[in-house]
Order: sequence, then structure tokens, then C-alpha cells
Amino acid sequence: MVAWAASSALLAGTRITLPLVATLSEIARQAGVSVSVVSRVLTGDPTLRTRDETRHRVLQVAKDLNYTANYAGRALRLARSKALALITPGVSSPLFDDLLSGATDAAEEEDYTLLIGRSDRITQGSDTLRRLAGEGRVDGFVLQRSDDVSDQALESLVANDARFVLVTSRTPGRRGSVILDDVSGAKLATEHLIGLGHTRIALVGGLPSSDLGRRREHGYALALHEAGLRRRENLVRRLGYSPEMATAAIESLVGAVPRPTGVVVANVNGAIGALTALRRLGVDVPGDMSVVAYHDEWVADHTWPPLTTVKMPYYEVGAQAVRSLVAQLRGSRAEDIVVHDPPPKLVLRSSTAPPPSGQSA
Amino acid sequence: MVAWAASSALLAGTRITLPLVATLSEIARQAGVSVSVVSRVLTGDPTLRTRDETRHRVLQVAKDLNYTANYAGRALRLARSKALALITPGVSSPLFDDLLSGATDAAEEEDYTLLIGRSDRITQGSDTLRRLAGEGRVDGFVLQRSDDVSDQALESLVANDARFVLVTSRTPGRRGSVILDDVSGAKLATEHLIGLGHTRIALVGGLPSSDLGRRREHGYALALHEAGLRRRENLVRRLGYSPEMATAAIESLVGAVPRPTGVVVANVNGAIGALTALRRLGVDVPGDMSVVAYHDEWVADHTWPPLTTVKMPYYEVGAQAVRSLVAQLRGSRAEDIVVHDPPPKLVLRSSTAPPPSGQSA
DNA sequence: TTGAAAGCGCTAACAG
DNA sequence: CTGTTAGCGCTTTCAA
Repeated sequence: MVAWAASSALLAGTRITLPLVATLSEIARQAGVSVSVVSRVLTGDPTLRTRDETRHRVLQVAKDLNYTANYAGRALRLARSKALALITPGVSSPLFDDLLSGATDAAEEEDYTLLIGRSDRITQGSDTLRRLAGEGRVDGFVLQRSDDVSDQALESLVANDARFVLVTSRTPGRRGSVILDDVSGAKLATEHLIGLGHTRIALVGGLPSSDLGRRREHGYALALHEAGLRRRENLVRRLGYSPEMATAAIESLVGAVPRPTGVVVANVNGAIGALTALRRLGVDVPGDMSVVAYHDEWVADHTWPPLTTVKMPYYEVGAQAVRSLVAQLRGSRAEDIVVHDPPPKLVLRSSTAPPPSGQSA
Repeated sequence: MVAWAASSALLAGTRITLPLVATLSEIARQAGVSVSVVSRVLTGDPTLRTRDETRHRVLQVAKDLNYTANYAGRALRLARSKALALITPGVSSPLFDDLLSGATDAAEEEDYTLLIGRSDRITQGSDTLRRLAGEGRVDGFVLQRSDDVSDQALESLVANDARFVLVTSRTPGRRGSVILDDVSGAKLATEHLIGLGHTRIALVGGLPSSDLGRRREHGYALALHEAGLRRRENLVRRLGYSPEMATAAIESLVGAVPRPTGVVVANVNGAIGALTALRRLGVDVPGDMSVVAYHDEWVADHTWPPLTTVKMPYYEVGAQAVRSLVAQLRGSRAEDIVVHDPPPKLVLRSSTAPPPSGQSA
């Protein structure tokens, strides 16, 4: 508080003032010691042998002046910023909120500052990433690719650069990622429908170019296989995760013969679009068709009908990602991590039910 | 690309490599000039008189080495980071997405880097803001208060500190804010219902402690007044903006006698909760009751029925806020700005209709 | 147990 | 037209 009081006289005409900041040398002066002692006391240098008396004096003065280390000075000296950036295609999803919380908490533990950037700005505006890093503003990146960037594009960006950890998606040629257990999650969603007696189960999936979409599709196929059900290619759509894409997928799916009685949508937002499309087409949910979504978020409680979902551990993905990144920056070998804990969890609401009578296997 | 090639030999055992960065003096060496010339060429110093030939040589070398200025050095020298932080209660809303886009674009224009922070982390975790600024990581803040922090708490945090601009909300004792034209927006929403013939119109508002809630309520009252309609206190609820609060508000509103035929909800998320509550109570929307929401977002297309909303210029608020902040940092007097352009816009969907027959005025 | 000093990369005042 | 130099705040080696 004290250090933030200000010299408002300098800014006549403005009631608004600017802050004062304490420096090491100011502390040194007031404590009657040298800057190097102050530095070592404040950074807790274990090799420092000092009288308790001086140590306390330094700490006291620092506290009185409300000292915070200037990061430009420190970063310049140490050649690292102690900041990380989380780059994401879209910030505006509750899913991202979880990821962000995990990343923020882990960053705090590791004593890093976390910035957030958006990948739409980044792939467009050429080299924002390189600028951020080149400027030394951040030491590394947690990168959530958007679904429409190709593996090649991603790899050329990320290369074999230790400062990147990929999140939710990975790319064949490169280590350093943390992802969800997509196959278990999608399998759980599919098994839920199977358990209700459905046999003709459709999949509204992501783009086939994405590893993430492929894993979810694999979970779906696995569940069908283990239940001894036939996987029909004409019940699978791979258009992407947006509500609009799901709408299109549903429209074509409703015309399939025989019509599916249940559909797993590989993303909540898509499922919301699916619900809208089905309502418009006069298909009752869950009477005529059951819908289960991969991912959970609060709107699922407010759709009509409320959406049954599979909740995935996004928080942990965020946390693991920054821990993994920090480890990489320290020189550890890059890892590819799948988050299994907590496991996918079915959140039962009202969009799923047994198939219409006479339609079960 | 070249400068990012790396000395992978240093990291035996790891395929992943670290980058190399060019410095001014390296450029100077290769171009055969002094660092100061390089610096002045690259920063575009207008007072610099130099031969075109040397200028081009410098630029060429800089390009070859893929030079980006190290911000630690620059920040240390200039005593400012050229970074701004946008602090928000919740990142996971499409509304915030717009605000963020505006802020990002404006920051880019002003040549600032924009960080995002979350205010829940901040009010809890004591002095994250002060740390960010004290460390010199950012020069200023765009601060979106959460609805539950009091004016006093806010003022004590922000004091008369030129490095803050408040956004969407303001506080009596302090200049430096940019807000929406809440009264026009809420008025427009209310007028829409009036135009349809409604006379008993309820308001599901925000907390009465917030200036923002009061402005929206004022717009509502104004519309009623201008239409010569009585404003009934028993049709106003002030619980907050979450779906849960709106649900509670709706439940008590449905019991009011005479029951309102229309309701304006001062926030989309609340309106989504309201729709759910009305459905559960067996009140048909819009047959028995019309619902119009303040703010627009994509889910409004996917609720049942699709939600009529008033779209507000959030992008511009974000953009104005950073421009205003940058001006303040340059020493301009703090301003209080209301964004009038573009004006609030009614987005007609299906949650509003004339009141049930015989219920009109 | 403490201090002096160098240097991280940059800008800007001043000197040639 | 271009170079020299000081110094921003910090950490760290070396010397005392």
C-alpha cells in the first residue's frame, strides 16, 4: 500500500496518479548493506551466510517499501521471463474455463505467470507466437490447436521446439503433449446408449483430419464392437464440432435407412445444434432419438431436453500441460501424456432413453 | 526460420531443441556498424540521418537473423513493458469473446501486448494485480469487475491510479471507465414487448448494488414511463445474472397477481435459466409469456424457443477501453465513456409474441 | 559475513 | 552520417 502512494503533484490537473516502485539499491541504501546482499536475502540464496540481524533488517525494509522484483531486470539477467502462454482457438467455452483453471493453478505452483493468447489471431497474423517468444516475453507455450489446422502446419510451427506442449491434440511427428482419454470417453457415451438397448447408433464426429476426432471415433467403434454390434459407415458423420456442422450431420442422418435411434455427438456445442435440428425436423428427443454428448458444460442443464453428457477431466489436462512444459523447459525429455484421472463420467440428464418400442435389437 | 534453428548438440538425448536469438550487437557486427545505428534504424528513429545503403544493410541483416527486440532489455531501459492486462471475472462467455476481440485489436494497433487475467483469482489471491504491475510485467489494466464486489472494495483497489480503466461498470468516486449504453439497451428490450402489446412487463435484473444493474433497470423503467405504463415494484427482481438466480426470480414472478405476460431478463445467461424455469412450470413461451434478453450470443439460436435478444456493442467497449487506457498511460486525463456506436440492436427470434388474447391493455 | 563489479539487451544523449 | 557511452534493475562470481 505504502509504496503505491504517489507523487500526485507531478500530475497537476489529474487526480489520477502513478505509482512508485522500490528497487534493490533503494533497499540496500536504507538497510545499510550492499545490493548483492539484498538480492541474495530476497531470493533466498541458500549459500548465503549472513547475520540474522542483517537478514531481518533487509527483509523489514523490503516489506516496508513493498518491494516486488522488477521482472525486466530479472528476465534480462536470467534470460528467461518466467511466463508461459496458453494459446487456444477460442476462449469462450466453459471447457476452456476448466483447462484454464488447471493451467493457472499449476503455473502458480511452479511460480510462472500465465498469459492467454488466441490461436485464430496467431495463425492469421503469421508469427505472433515467434514474436512472443522471440521478444522473451514468454518461455514456453501450451498450444491447443484448432481443429482445422493440419498436422503439417502444426509441425512446421512447433518443429522440435522444447518450448511447446500440445494440448488435447497431438501430432504424429512430435513428442510433448497432454490429451484426454478420448477413446474411453467416447466409448462410455456409446455404451450408455447400448445399455439402454440401442443398436443403431450414429456418430456425429469431428473432422477426420484431427487425431482427436479419430480417437473419439475409435472409442465409439470399440463400444459397438465389444457389444457385438455392427458399425455402419452410413451412420458416421465427420463434419466438425460446431453447432452448424452438427445440424447438417443430423439432417442427413435422419434420412438414413434404417434410421438410427441414438446418436453420440463428439462435442457439447455440436450436441446443442443437434437438438435444435432434431426439433426442427420433428424428431422427438429422447422419444424417437436419444442424444448423448461428449463433454459437459452448464448449458447442458438448460437445453431442451437437458442433455446427457460425458464429463472429461479438462482441469487436469491444463494442469498437466503446464507441469509438463515446465519440465521440458528445465531440460527433461518431452512426454506424451494421456490424462486418465479422474475418469470420464456420465452425467445423466434427459436426452437419452430406451429406443422406441419395436426398434430394439 | 533461420534464427530458430538450434544447437541440438548441446542437448544430447533430446530431439527437442532450444532457439537462438539475435541481438542488436550481433546485427551491428554483421552489418559492420554500431549498435546505436542498428537500434535507431530498427525503431525507425525519425531524427536519424543515415545513408540509405547502411540502412538497407542493417535491415537486411536483421531480417536474415530474424531479429525480434528482446523485451526485457527494452522494458528495462524504457521502464515500461508495453503490455496491458485485461482482468475479467469469467473468461468463458461469448460476450467476453467480443470484448476480448476488441481489446486485442486495439492493443495491436497501439502496439501493446495483451494479457488476460481472471478476477476471481485476483480478489482471492490478494495482490496478483499489484504483483503484475509491481513486477513491471504490465503497464496498465482493463478491469471488468465481477458483480459481487462492492464499490468500496473496487475503489480501494483501483484508487486514483492511472493504470486502470474500468469496463462495463463504473464506480462513483473515480474517473476512467468505458461502459455500454445500458439504459438504451434495456429500454429497447422493454419497448419491444410494449410494441407487441404487453402491459404487465417484469424485469429480472442484476444485483441492486451494481451500477450496471441500476442502469438497465432505469432503461426498463424509462420505456414503461414513456409508454404511459405503470411500473410495478412487485414485477421487479434483483437477484443477479446467473441462470440459477433467474430461475428463482421467474418462480416468484409466475406467482405474482396479476401475472406478467412478458419479462425482460437483463442478461442472456439469466434468460436461458428463465426459459428452463418457465418450461418446468408449464408456462408456454411465448404463448403465455414472452421473454427478451439483454445481450446476444450464439446459444440464443439453440434454446427452446430461440431467444429474442438485444445485441450490445461489446467489441467496441473492449477496443475503447484499451485506447482509453493507453491514453491515460500517456498522461491524458481519465475519461468516462459510454459506447453509443453501434447502437443496441434487437435480434428477433421466437421467444416473444403478443400477450395472450384478452390480456392486452 | 559482506561488498565490488560485470554484464544481460536495449535506448538515447552526446561527441565526433 | 555514425560511434561511444551510460545506465535501466537484477544476479552472480570473485575478492575481501
